[in-house]
Amino acid sequence: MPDEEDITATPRISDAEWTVMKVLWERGTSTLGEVVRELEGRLSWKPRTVQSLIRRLTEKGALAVEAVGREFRYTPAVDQNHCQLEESRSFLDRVFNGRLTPFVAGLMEREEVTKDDLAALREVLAQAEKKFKK
Amino acid sequence: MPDEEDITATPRISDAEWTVMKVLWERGTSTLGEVVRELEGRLSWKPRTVQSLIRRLTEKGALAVEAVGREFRYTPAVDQNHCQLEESRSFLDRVFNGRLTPFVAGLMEREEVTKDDLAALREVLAQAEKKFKK
DNA sequence: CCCGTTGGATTACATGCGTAATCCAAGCGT
DNA sequence: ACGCTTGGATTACGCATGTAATCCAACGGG
Repeated sequence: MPDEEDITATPRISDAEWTVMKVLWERGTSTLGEVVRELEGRLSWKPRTVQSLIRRLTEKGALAVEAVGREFRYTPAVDQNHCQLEESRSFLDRVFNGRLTPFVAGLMEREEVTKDDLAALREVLAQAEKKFKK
Repeated sequence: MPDEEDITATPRISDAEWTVMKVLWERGTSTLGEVVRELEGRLSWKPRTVQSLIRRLTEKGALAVEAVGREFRYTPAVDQNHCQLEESRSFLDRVFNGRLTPFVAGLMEREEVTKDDLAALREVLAQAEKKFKK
């Protein structure tokens, strides 16, 4: 069958859509109303706006829909880590020619990193180095 | 004087525009032709495309123009580090709720980081920690 | 001196995105 | 039974973006 979808590719998720996806990834699955209520206060999006974003995400295949009564429940159909990794790569390429170190160094110079961050980073760094040893 | 430009704000730079800005930041200043020749081979942009991007960057104030003979020389009018920092913040907010560590950890898990990266990271980490001590 | 090339100015044009409004139907509360 | 609320489907609409094409003027080579 020609023209098959590439399973490994994740759809492009826009800024506003990320906001919605993060809610869905956190909650696992939700109705429109649940997402709306989760976001209100933080944002001043009208319910129709949230619905538009959810619809677009569904069209791109980022959300799966399941009818429950006369509503729908929306569930992430793409893996959060995978999407994050794709965004990370494209961001690093675009802004830092793919180099991680200047990015981190830049943040540190500007004091954008807390002491806790440093400790956590030291930890993941140690983990990664262990993997290299093996 | 009302409605003055905010010196500290950097204009929003799109994906394609980043490609152009990186050339200009590297070269310091260039004519259209120089940018076009720098990019050809890497990309298959037509000269008019590059010109459009340069024009938009000029309009947003990211490039300064100086007439030289009948041509123009374009020079970055915004600081690269500053732009990178803004992009970094907005990326981290959007994708990782502003948290640096999950971002780095994610890349490491996927083996996206080389041994050299690890060494360099260890170095910037040490620098940052020294700053906290002081 | 004429032509091809180069670059500025103007215009194009489909998509994507942010941000909804409208219209409509089904439940819910009273 | 009737209106209010909610949610789906459809439509809107301006701005940004990617990617140029057109038109025109000056320069540089032969």
